[in-house]
Amino acid sequence: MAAVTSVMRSYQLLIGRADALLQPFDLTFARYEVLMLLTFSRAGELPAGKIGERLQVHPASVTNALDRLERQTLVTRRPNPADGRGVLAGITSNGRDVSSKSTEALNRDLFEALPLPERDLLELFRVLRRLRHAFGDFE
Amino acid sequence: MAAVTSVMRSYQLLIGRADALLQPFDLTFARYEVLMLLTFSRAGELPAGKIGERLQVHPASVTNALDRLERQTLVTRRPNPADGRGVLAGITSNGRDVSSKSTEALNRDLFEALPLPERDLLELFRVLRRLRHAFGDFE
DNA sequence: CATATGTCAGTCAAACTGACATCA
DNA sequence: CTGATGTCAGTTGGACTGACATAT
Repeated sequence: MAAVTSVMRSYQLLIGRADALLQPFDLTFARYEVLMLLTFSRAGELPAGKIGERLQVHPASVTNALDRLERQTLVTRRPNPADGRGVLAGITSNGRDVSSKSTEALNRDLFEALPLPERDLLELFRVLRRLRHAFGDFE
Repeated sequence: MAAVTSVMRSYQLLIGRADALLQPFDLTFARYEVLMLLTFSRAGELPAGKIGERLQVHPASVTNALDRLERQTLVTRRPNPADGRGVLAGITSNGRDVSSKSTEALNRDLFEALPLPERDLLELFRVLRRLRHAFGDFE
């Protein structure tokens, strides 16, 4: 139970710091994740459904995130030529720019600012990966 | 970065499961935490401010949580005799009952259902404790 | 006096539900 | 036809801000 509680509290600390660092870019961590997904996709485009699947969020939440990102001119939407029902979300050059700069901020002031030895970070990742497997993540 | 992302995702999985298990009791994990704090306090009572401090939540969030818990007859409020400005939140017998039953559900279907060796859980707790220290938790 | 406590009204971003149009 | 996709309107719970009454 202490382990579970620790995850809860750690999340709050991390998300708080991350959102604070992303605020200058008018991003939340939720929208940042969408942006990163597009950044690292092949053509800089993904079907909306794929985004929800990867991030494990509700379709309506994807619509909402894309609405905001589109208004910020970080992302564009177009019909999926391969499936008339679907929508392709694509990152814009402005989106790539913001993605790169915000990632830099997170790297500098969060990820690499964690005063934990590499060994601990690896161990943390390893244990949490097992936990996520147990909950059917990675499927 | 993978470690941070892992914490985020793990949190979502854990909070999702916890909230689902608490739903029959008309509780969320946030309100469950308040109830647990009162359950384990000396006289079953705590000043509202202390609750916010321990759980690291905003005073207005404490007010909101207590409003709900009071409506559910799990908690009562009374003026703090030791400080006329303050409020003492106290757990009711109904509150103790719900606290005990919901804890049983969480223990059975979440905490003890984690298929992780004791060693991993301890390691997880240890690393996250260091992380929380780095963020000024425990102060 | 300044400071601390809790409440209130209102805002905000996120996540959801259910209904729906569209298309495979 | 059924089933999948994404959007929309509306709801919910939590966390916040700023103003405020009250008491230290």
